[in-house]
Amino acid sequence: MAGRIMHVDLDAFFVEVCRRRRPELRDVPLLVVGGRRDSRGVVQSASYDARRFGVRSGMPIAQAVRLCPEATFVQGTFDHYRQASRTVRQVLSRHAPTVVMASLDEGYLDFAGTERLYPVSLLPVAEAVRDDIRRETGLDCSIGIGTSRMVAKLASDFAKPRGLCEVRAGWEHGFLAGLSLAALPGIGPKEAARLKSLGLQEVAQVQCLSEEQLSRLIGPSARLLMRRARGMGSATLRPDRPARSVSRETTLPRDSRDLRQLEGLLIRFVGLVAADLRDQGLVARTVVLKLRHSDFRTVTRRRTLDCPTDLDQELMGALKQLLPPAFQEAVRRRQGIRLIGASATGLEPAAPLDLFEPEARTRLRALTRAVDVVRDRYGFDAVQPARTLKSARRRRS
DNA sequence: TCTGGGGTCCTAGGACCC
DNA sequence: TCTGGGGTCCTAGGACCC
Repeated sequence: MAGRIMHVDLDAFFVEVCRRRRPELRDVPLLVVGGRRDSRGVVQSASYDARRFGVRSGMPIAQAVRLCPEATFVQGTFDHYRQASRTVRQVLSRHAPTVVMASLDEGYLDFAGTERLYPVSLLPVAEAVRDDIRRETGLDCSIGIGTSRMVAKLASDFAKPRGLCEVRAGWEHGFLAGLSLAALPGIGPKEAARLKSLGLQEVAQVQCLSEEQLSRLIGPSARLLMRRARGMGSATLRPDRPARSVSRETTLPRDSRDLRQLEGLLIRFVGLVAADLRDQGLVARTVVLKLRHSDFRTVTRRRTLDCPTDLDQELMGALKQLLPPAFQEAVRRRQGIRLIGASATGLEPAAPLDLFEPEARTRLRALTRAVDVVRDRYGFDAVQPARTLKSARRRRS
């Protein structure tokens, strides 16, 4: 039995959410979301009018400014995106038994088992989904329908913007034949360039080869590419799994050579990461420090703990040992620090209660709970370690 | 020209154990 | 003195996605 998957993709999501929230942007055709003109960021999303100037998501803001100087540049609000995304998810859940959000602005619906309800086509359902989303959020979307996740996704790409596209069982081969290999999910710039250097650019070329021929040409990745080119892929949706990692990172407005400033930032990030872990009922076995040097070289240093934890102090303890040597490495290379981040990985569910826990740790846990209560009420920054307070005051003066 | 922030998954080498 | 093979865990880096 072929799968029946629908992929719903919001059009210019970040731009349109900003428009709904800020009426003064409603009639600004050239709108770029991601950061102000002088920011060190990249474009998150550009209005369709701005895209005509060549502005694309992922492009440095500075480059977008040069391509489209007339555009208005704004920094969006993550919370607004999250709220809009939640509403969309609710709409989707009314139409299909299984819904999986792949990110804030796209979701998959699984219609397995609805063959009697919709024997031939899912297009009428797609129309209803599109209308409901439009009515309840004011946002437009594109919808693809296919026998696997991948085909549904490619169909919605094909339908953009504001379109519907259904690829029925048996049509996959023909639909995919018209695409370039770079359009396939999982084929990024590197792999696309490698394939091109071997003479492969179109899906149709791969479809003509046997797996053995392809394998001789491109090596061990042949099997996967062959499956993709034929539209084979997971035909059912796995429900959302718990997070595999939690992280916070930032690119500094200016490169830093100040170890104490970096440590202050790290303390704040660890606080946010640990709060996330507690919120999700998880503990982390491993912490990772991430630094990016001025020349964009990125290094990570990690440490696995004896005992998994969700406590700021225990995570920070490990990071405090990792930071100085990693910082010195940058100094030796005569580089400043451009980006710093902390992440927790090796996650597992928090154990309910440890009767043999050392008393000091029990006290730490109680203190942490008290801090969480205050922060729930007054915001994360209502409670701050003295270290970060001091550096905040220094920054202000 | 200057490259975000949140993730996932994969690879490869080394330590260690049996 | 020279030396196996498999499994697991850990670390570091990188490709990729939105």
